[in-house]
Amino acid sequence: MKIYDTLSKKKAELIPAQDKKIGIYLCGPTVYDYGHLGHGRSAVVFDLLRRYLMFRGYKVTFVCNWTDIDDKTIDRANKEGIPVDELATRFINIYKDDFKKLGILEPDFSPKPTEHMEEIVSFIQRLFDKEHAYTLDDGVYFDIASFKDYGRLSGQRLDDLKKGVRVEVSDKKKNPGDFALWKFEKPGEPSWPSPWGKGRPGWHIECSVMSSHFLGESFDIHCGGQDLIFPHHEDEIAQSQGAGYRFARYWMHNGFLNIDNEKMSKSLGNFFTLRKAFERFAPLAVRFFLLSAHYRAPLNFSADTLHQAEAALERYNDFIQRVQEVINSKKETNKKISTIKSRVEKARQQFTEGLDDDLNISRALAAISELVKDSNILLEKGELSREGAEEVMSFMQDVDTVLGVFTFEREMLSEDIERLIVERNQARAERDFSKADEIRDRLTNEGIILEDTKDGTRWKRV
RNA sequence: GGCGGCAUAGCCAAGUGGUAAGGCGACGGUCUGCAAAACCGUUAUACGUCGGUUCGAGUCCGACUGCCGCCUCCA
Repeated sequence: MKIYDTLSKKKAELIPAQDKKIGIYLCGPTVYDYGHLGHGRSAVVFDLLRRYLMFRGYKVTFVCNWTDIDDKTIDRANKEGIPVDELATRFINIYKDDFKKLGILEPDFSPKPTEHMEEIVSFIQRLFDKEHAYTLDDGVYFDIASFKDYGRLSGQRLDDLKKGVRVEVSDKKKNPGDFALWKFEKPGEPSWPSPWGKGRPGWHIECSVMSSHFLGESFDIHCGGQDLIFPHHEDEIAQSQGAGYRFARYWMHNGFLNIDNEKMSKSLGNFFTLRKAFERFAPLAVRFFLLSAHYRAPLNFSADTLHQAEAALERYNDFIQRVQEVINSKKETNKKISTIKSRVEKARQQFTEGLDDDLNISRALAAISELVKDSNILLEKGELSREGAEEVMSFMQDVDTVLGVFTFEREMLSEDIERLIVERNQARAERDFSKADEIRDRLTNEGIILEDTKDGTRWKRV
């Protein structure tokens, strides 16, 4: 499999440090507010990566943190007059719930910086020992000039950074790009002890510490949103490599979710929370939407693009239902020789080739679409045998271990509704179409769509 | 100002130098009591613009235009 590595700026063959074992660290959200579709995209896209690697037979260890202590969680907690940890716990639970609805597999580890304080402190001590850290009156800082590779990930040069950064009057930092490792306690803020004084960690240090804690001093893939490349990931590299670790071997970054072609973000105020999205669209349709564009490309959110995703997904689910009907059918299976088995193999190959190429989802989905179309033709002619249907179904199930968007289990209808369907079919048999249409309209209003086929009436919920 | 990305039909979107996948939508048709679903057909002489390399370019090179992102918290 090839992936695009932000550090080398090219597609590279993914070669794990240990055969068939892959460690992934994803920078998770700061938990001070509801998650929006942009957070959803990052989570979904790297869930796809994880699931695909598992599909390819790798043993994946997936770590995704919650940032539970920083300026934003503190501000928000103060505003609400509650302790920071209470606020964080509340939003972690909300995120977990949203992510579950999106079909995101739970990470193997979901660490929080507040639970790794001793390690954070000793990591900073190590940076002092290696002469990368210095103390000012408000905290401990990393000296970026002491790390020769600073700027390599983001393509920023130290000189340019100096020009770009607005220097605050009272700033005593050696270099404007120097960043806080440890911030000394201010009134009303939670704090932890350290050799330099009570305080709390800077933002970047947590990821350096927790990734190495769970995955080791060198691990395979570090992921996150493109906005984290600078300064967050640049600073993580400086800390971890400054501490003498090899750190991440590959870097992957997802593109933004846009709204009206602008980045969706809290600071711009144009965000759409996941909760709000779920009120209008089924969570799995939202997942499919977030999945349907290449992970590095910008993805524009609109009612239209989401409806397109919804319609495409519905076509797959309808198809799965029809295939299931053939499998369940008591009728004599058609003995006609079908080439469906080799057709499924071709689709499987195209699906894999697509995703092997830096998660080219469009090619993978095209492979499924083409198989669906070819199978529909056989279904139409009644030439899909039960064995053929089972082949197709197992393909759909396999690809869904990666995509996680299809619906295989059907809910049961209430007896009332079932009785209405029987009643309507009686009316149809008696050619009382006005009564039949009346019942159909009534069910449509309840969200049940009926489809009449040769073998009876099929229903689905919208 | 520095760094980076993107420009393919009404919309979303793939595309390894050899002549434009797939999906959504629309229109026409088959099927249906009517629908729905499915299928068939139509829907880009054309890939932001202008040059160049080549037998041949959406695909490589250069210039230009437009949009977006990072450089400050942000997935």
